[in-house]
Amino acid sequence: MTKHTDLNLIDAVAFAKAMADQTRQQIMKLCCCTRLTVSEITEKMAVSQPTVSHHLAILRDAGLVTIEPEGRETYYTLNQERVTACCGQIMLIFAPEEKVTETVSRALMP
Amino acid sequence: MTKHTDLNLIDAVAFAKAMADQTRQQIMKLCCCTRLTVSEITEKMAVSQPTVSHHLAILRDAGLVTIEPEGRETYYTLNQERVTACCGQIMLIFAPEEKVTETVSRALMP
DNA sequence: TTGACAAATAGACATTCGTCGATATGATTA
DNA sequence: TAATCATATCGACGAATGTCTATTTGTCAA
Repeated sequence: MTKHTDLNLIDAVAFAKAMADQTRQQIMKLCCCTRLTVSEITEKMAVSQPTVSHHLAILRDAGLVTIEPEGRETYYTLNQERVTACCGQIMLIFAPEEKVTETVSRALMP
Repeated sequence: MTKHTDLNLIDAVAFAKAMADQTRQQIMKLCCCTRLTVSEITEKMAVSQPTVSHHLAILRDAGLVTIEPEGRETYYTLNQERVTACCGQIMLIFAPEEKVTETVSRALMP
């Protein structure tokens, strides 16, 4: 048996880990279709500013947010394209027999 | 501000938590398009049988596997439809502006 | 240049999580 | 019935995770 690491799985695991927290999903929802600073996000949440920064770093490492520093503020935006790419890959791996997966793969393939 | 819990997020968090482990994703991949017993899964993995049972219970609680007891064996199968439903919901919540999300929502809506 | 503000980092702490070996439960077979 | 096999559960342990306060870093304004 070939003993190689499954890169597809690794990506899917990293994506799932990044999304596996309610606070992070709240942050993702907040900056979904808009640009927000860390302060603005913190205002709308029930956790401290360092905690928000911590979660944003995790989302950044997973490629799930884009970052735009502007002066002393930093704007974060959810990377929707990345979300669809990861979900599409998960569907390809774990739901290859579903019709909708076929649809998605056709829509995502360039 | 309305202080209600977001049920969509809760489902999405539960799904992500269930998928946020490499061992579990390996198990999911193994029983993706086939029925496997706990023993058969354990043989193909590098962890102990109790660990496999533990992960199968987590996947079961998330609705990601179906269970068929037969005599003293138990067959597990990945629930591909559940995977697409969860991925579709995540795309609706976190990628509402992507074209592919529109496609998926149309394909998944009954 | 000094003071104020925004964000990131460090360190501490409690909780959750993944894993194991040992054991219990339940079903088949001799 | 007794022995065996398949699976689940228990209890323990170390590692990872989420949160906080305190502090640092970097930027703007008085």
